[in-house]
Amino acid sequence: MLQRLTVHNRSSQELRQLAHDRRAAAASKDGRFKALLLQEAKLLEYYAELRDWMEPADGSRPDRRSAGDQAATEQMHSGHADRHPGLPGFGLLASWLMTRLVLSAADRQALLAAAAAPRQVLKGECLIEEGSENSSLIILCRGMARAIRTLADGGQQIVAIFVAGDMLNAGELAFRRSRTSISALTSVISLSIPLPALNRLVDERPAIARALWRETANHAAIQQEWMIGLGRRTAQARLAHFLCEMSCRQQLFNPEAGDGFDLPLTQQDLGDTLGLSTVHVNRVLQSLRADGLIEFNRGWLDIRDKAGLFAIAEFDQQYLGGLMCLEEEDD
Amino acid sequence: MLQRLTVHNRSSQELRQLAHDRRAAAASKDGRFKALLLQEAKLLEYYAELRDWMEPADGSRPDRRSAGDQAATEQMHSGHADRHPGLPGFGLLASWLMTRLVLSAADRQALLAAAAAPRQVLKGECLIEEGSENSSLIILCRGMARAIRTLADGGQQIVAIFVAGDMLNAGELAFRRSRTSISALTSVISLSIPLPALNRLVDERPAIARALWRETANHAAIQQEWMIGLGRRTAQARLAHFLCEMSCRQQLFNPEAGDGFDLPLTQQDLGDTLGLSTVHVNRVLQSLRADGLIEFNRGWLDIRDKAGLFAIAEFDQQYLGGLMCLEEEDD
DNA sequence: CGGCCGTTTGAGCCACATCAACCGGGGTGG
DNA sequence: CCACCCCGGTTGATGTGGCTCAAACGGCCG
Repeated sequence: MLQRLTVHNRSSQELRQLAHDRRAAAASKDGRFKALLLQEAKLLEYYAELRDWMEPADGSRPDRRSAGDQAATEQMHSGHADRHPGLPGFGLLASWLMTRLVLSAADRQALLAAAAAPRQVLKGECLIEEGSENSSLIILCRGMARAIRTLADGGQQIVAIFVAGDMLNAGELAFRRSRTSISALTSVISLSIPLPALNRLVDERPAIARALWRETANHAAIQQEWMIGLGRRTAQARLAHFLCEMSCRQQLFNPEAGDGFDLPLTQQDLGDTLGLSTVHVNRVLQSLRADGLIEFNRGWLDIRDKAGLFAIAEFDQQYLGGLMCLEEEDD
Repeated sequence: MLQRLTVHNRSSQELRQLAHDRRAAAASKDGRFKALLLQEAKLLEYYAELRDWMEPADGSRPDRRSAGDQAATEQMHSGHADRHPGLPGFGLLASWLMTRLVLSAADRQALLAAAAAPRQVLKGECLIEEGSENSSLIILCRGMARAIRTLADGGQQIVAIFVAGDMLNAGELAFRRSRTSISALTSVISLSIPLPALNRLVDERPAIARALWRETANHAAIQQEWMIGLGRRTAQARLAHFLCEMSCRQQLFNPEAGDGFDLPLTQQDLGDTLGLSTVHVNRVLQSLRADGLIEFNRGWLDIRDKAGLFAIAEFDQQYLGGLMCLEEEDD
């Protein structure tokens, strides 16, 4: 906790040193305290990595490339990344910003430079409270989160699930106060960009304004698909569609991943997402399982028959990862 | 039809003259042909009005004012407007652009100057086809429209209802092709801004980029509310909520209006919006009527007990007409 | 070991869908 | 001018997908 106050003056070297100290200290402790120290170390290392990406482009990175995809995949494996095997590093996020949000190196760097220190939020804790004032844009770097609305009668509706790379509140920023509360589904690392800085960026860099617009539009497209499910699809199709969507989004961010992935949702959560009762979710899940389409156990989803699942979901992934026409690909 | 080819070179005077000619011609005809000529006249007059608003600000209009609302109401009654009593004129749209989208006079003028000639679309006809390429931003100047998605089994889901002042596809522009088809619920006048021009505007005028973002976010907020209804609200509450929303949106655009307004939706439409069957919509409608909350006949909705309706809908209008923090109201 | 959380299973019920018919008005064509 | 028809609204009967309530189960953590 203490170091959070001073951390933003440090260079990436110093940060890595601090992380190293934490790890050393952890060695002599054990139990909860050890875990805490290790977590701090991880966060510090993450921050160090971010620091490197914030510095002005040094030309050694193949930043300005027309075929975004390829550049992204290459970058991902070069230079800074992969300090934490198994956990995608910051490079993944950086390339994501470029391909999905179509930011140039300079724009991306400007965006990251405006960010405050990354924050870790533990599983189950709140990133944004319903009704709180919007004071910064929040980008999810790692982990998953959900946006929830609670009704008077105690009913809950999950209105969005966020994966790494998503902006949690690009749309909410149009309002003074947040309309949903957003909590972490896993332990999460987030980056926040204070509103004044963001406003400046939007004024000076059209690409960033476009990125925010685009992100809001993407979110709206997903919401629309959910609406259609809630309104007109049967419980089976609805659930299947949702699972397809999550699978695709996961793969969009990290193309490495196979057909199985982390889906840290309880059946309760699924019910609140799909407008179903927990009990019914259970039964539908079982029927999908029985048909050999999926396997779903303690937060890990395995898609056994992708084609089959897509079929009963009538899933068409066009609406994700929009190939867009906001850009200057014309004339 | 013929004049559409030449119309964009004409001054507002000439346009008014043309409209006058049409009316004169109409006098000697009758039946369908007369109606057609009168419609053309109306459109030409509308265009003339738009022309006036496109010209560089002449200083005589109280354009830069902090208290947006009041400026808007005043403007509405001065100068150009009110050529068509009963039908709100173009001034209403212009002021709407300023208050809701927070555009300065210069920005608004730039936006309007980029627009093509306004187009009239008849009731029931299509403004945007599902799957068509997005080639321009479309603003609804007058009338109402709905966005619809059709599923494989023939089921329909209405995913948005647009009222005057809304941008029909601010969000869709993030994708190459439109995901919904949008058709006119009433006879409609629309303004479209070609994508190349729009891209230029976004690059040069941050306020316009912000406006598009804001509009997309507003739309998303409405969608979210629908989602909650579809997922967790009872049929009564869902319908009531929808009616409240439409009432508020109507009043936001035209504060004159009372508690009754045009709602050109069939019960079929309501069903497709709310995820209910036509039959059930009918019954719920009757129960609301029986409770003295509303009156709804041939496309005209009268809210008899606003408080009561709001109550059973758990309606909170915050999410409309967002008071926003994207702006420079801070330091 | 005991409590807790998430899952599973069963029984009964209700909100809403579906099917089918009838009604009433306004536009169309003869 | 009337006969007709089509569309939207209304009504009733019947079916069902998904909800609710209740209880048991299994793994995990203290």
